[in-house]
Amino acid sequence: MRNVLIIEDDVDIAELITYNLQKAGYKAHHAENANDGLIILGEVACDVILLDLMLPGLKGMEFLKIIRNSEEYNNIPVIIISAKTHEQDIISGLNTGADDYLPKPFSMEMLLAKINTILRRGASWTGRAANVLEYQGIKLDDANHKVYVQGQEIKLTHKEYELLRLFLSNPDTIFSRDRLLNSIWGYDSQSYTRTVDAHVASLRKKLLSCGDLIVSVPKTGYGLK
Amino acid sequence: MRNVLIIEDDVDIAELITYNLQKAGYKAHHAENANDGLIILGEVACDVILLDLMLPGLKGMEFLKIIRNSEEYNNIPVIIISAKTHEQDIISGLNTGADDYLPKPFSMEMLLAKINTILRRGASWTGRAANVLEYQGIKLDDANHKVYVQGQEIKLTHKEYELLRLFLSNPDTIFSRDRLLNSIWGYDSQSYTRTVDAHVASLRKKLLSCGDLIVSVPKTGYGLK
DNA sequence: TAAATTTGTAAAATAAATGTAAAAAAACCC
DNA sequence: GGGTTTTTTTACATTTATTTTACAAATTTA
Repeated sequence: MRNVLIIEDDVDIAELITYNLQKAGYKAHHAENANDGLIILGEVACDVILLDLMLPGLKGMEFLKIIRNSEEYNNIPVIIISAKTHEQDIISGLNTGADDYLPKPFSMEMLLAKINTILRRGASWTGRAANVLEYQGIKLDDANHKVYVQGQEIKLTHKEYELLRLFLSNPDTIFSRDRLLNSIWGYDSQSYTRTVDAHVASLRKKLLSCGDLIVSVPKTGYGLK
Repeated sequence: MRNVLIIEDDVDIAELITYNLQKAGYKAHHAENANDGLIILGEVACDVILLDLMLPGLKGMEFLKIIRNSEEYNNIPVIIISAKTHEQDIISGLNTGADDYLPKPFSMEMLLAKINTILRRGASWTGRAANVLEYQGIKLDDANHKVYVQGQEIKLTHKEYELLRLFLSNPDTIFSRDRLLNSIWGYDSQSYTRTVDAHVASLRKKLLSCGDLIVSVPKTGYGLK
């Protein structure tokens, strides 16, 4: 499941976007200002950012500059959504590092087309959405959707694959079960289930000798050692 | 120096673009129709394509589909420049595989901002076409539009042929149903159908013993083993 | 250390995706 | 227009994946 961060102070618009993104199979995260956006970025591995320019506090363009100067986040595509529709606004947004610019008002169809277009390209970019993730003896080739352990290909189910990809993308992070349910399952609630545990267990088993690179931190969650 | 291919039948516009691109440090190549565009692509390693939609002969959208289905050119970003400015035109252009859409008339500043934005995202790639694709026991002769399995010719329908060609051109890639619908059918939406499955099924059957070289990756798509 | 809680594990139950064949619709071709 | 082929849809069978359950093992807490 792809994560989309929406930074937009107008709650109605954000909700409308959220609703439509969910319908299209994305997981939406909403921040009402740029600072909250940065916090979410630290918590969720986002694939695209939708950025409103006129925000309370830290302005959209400032946020964009921060992102683009950040080692960690500079590869995340940003689509500006803004009521500023003058040509100069668009050009300056693009030149500051946005990947696209969507003038308000816009249709959901158009928004989805732009998000899809950008994510389609995303596969060939570097960085967070890297093609090949490697960690110890584990190799995950995202373009070809293949996983190797010590050079040997292994077969994973979709959920196992997404789990592993998330872990490999953030090798230093311990993910709470809630957060995993959020990022991968798209669940909102913190309903208690053993689903995550079951999937981690079968992922571990399939990773053979590398299985115990996935550690459980009691009362906290799972992550890579 | 970056190479930009302009496919545009209006010579005045093409010259204006060429002049401005040169001033900005690009090398511009101009084709007045899509067929000439393909020829230039074979000669020059292009980094971006500017594509007018209303062309004499082979239409812009057809050209775009060819590019996107081609092994050697499918990574080249395409910016559509067109007088068709309806929302539906833009959406369908993006969904067919364009990276951006610039309605005419546009300023040179805007064009340059869009080109720069797209090139910032990483390098394109060039290669050489193969007329005959081979994989395990399957041979596809594109020039003569014939397919052989273990030396024996088999008859495929058009859609089956296109599917097979796409798979053979990218033997390591798993294609999502969406992407196949996009590339081969030219469909816009992620509307749920079983069309792809049905065609893959009949393709498999016709490939006889080689049929199960086409694997399904659940929740992901189809590709070659 | 004992009780309570959390995690590991395997298997059963449920849900979802894919395979398949055939009917319906659309496109093609004299 | 009528017959043919191709494409799409449908319905159902089969396979595969996911979630839940139950209990064992480990860990934390008091």
